Amino acid sequence: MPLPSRVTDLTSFDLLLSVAELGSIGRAAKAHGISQPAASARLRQLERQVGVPLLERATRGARLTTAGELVAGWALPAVERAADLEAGIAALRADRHTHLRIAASLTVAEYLLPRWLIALRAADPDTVTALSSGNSHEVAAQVLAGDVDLGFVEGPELPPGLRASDVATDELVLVVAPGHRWASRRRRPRAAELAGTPLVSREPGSGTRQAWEWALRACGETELAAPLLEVSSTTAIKAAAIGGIGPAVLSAHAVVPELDAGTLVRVPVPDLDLRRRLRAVWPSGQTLRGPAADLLAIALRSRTEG
Amino acid sequence: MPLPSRVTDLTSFDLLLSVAELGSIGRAAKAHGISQPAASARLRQLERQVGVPLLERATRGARLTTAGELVAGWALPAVERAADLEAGIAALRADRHTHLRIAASLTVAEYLLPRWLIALRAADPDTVTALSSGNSHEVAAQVLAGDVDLGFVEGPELPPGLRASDVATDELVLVVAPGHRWASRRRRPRAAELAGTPLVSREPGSGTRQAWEWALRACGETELAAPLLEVSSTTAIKAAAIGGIGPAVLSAHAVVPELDAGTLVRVPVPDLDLRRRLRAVWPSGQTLRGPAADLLAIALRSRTEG
DNA sequence: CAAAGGCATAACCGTAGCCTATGCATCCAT
DNA sequence: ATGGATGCATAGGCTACGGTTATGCCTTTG
Repeated sequence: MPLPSRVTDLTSFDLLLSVAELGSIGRAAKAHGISQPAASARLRQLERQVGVPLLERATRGARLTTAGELVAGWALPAVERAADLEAGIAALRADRHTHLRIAASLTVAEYLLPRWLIALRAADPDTVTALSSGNSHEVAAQVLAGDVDLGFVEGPELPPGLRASDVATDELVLVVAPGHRWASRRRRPRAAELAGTPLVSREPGSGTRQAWEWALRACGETELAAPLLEVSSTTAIKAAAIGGIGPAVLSAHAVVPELDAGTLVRVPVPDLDLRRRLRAVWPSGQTLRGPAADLLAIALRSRTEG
Repeated sequence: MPLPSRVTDLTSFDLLLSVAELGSIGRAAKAHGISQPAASARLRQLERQVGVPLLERATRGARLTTAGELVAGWALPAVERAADLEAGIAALRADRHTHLRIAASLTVAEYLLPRWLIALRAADPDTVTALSSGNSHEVAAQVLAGDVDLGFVEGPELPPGLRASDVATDELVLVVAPGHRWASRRRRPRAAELAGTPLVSREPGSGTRQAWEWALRACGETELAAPLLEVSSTTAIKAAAIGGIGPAVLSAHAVVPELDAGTLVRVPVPDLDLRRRLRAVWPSGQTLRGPAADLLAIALRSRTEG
């Protein structure tokens, strides 16, 4: 289901947010590096598309109307997530002139790292960060080899030679579409049924899938059903689960919006321990310095909030 | 700080997500209503901008690379929030041919309603919803007058003639920039100090501001300091607080991303009860039917998740 | 071995969005 | 009062981006 074109271009909404913050169209235009007429035209067109006045133009500036408040409130999360996306891409892109090299497992890279990088840029504006992603073993190997300054891994194992510090907790959750039988309290599955039910799943080798299978084995289930559908990306798994293809297992971080909206329902599985520690790792010999130390501090600081 | 242009246009990222879901560039193109060459060109350009291959083109379709996975993972939340924005705008825009009329206080309209509307559209695709926003008194009046079918209010008061049902809990939180003295555990303020400290605040009459002042008065504080800065929008308050202008009070929903990132720090205020019930209201005479009943069911369903 | 499915390239075209220049209204200071 | 400053709107002209159709090449499949 593609996004309607009305909201694919966030520029006008970003501009609206700047007007809210700065109090005038002209100042917002300057902040965005465009001319005042261009900003004025964009905002006018935005109002036409929304069908409701968003700004009160006074002679001394412009303020948001009530509708403008609402639109700005809805636009802000979209812009913030786009900023996360930008931070991630910047870290993928960075190749040369890099001051900080990090490696992260998929869960950390996807859900935690972008905002840490934004916070890092606020602290050290000139630091360029390069990110490589892989499974926890690969990350640990890169740290040990000195290819990266700091790594983030999931899971309990840790090769010798590394120091570690907990930065977050991840939890796998079993989710189904609202109509599924497991969605009702009465029909919650136990470990044996889970092991015997085909799920929508990632490829073998994916950290999430491994963790799920380990948790079932730790529970005494050795016969695991083959996946119902193997797809390449978290995105596709969510789409399949929402579409009612079948149950899926995903990181709790991945499904927060769907649980909020009720498009997916979480199925508690008290039999299984699905929690995982997410940890920062670095060579045990050395003390972290510079941007690496700052990033670790940021990660630890955000930990205290959760 | 405007968004870099690389991520202002979500079209290409949305297309990437469709490729992840559908397995081929051509099918993704069709889903978006554009030609296959157009999609191919967009994705190629996206790869150029990111600087890393995102897709493995096979003769039988296309799959995401590891980097593509990451980008898709970062892009999905942005696209989802844009979908929320779209749902909100659609509800603001709807004027004629409307089947369901609702009114909501700002907090509900901003943070909860868009996803409910998306879920409602999944349930009743043909329903057109019109939203009006106001403070809780206005919402209640509109429901009583029959101007809307369903309302959402915050706060404890409820005029006679309305039935109500809890759909969520809101909580105000006091936040400061990480460097502020209150950020450290040792220096947390008590009610008296809070009452005497100027805050970054919304105009008088805003529900958030009223609730904060009531909570302080309930605590025996009658002398409240004048605001440090009065700004018109939540956006501007967040920007001011992050910039270190001063402490601010906001809905917990509003600052989740900032707390996650560590750009704002929550200051616990055990003295004050800052929780508020968010409730759906409708005329006590009648039983809800049709889309209004569906929307209430969706709101109640999402309540069980939090 | 033919056919089909899927991606890339080429050539053409329409329009959306930007800029500069200018006008008009309002507020403020002298 | 009045001139200056501030801020938004309008007009005209230009560029460039993104779309379409047509076509070619490669690989898998029956």
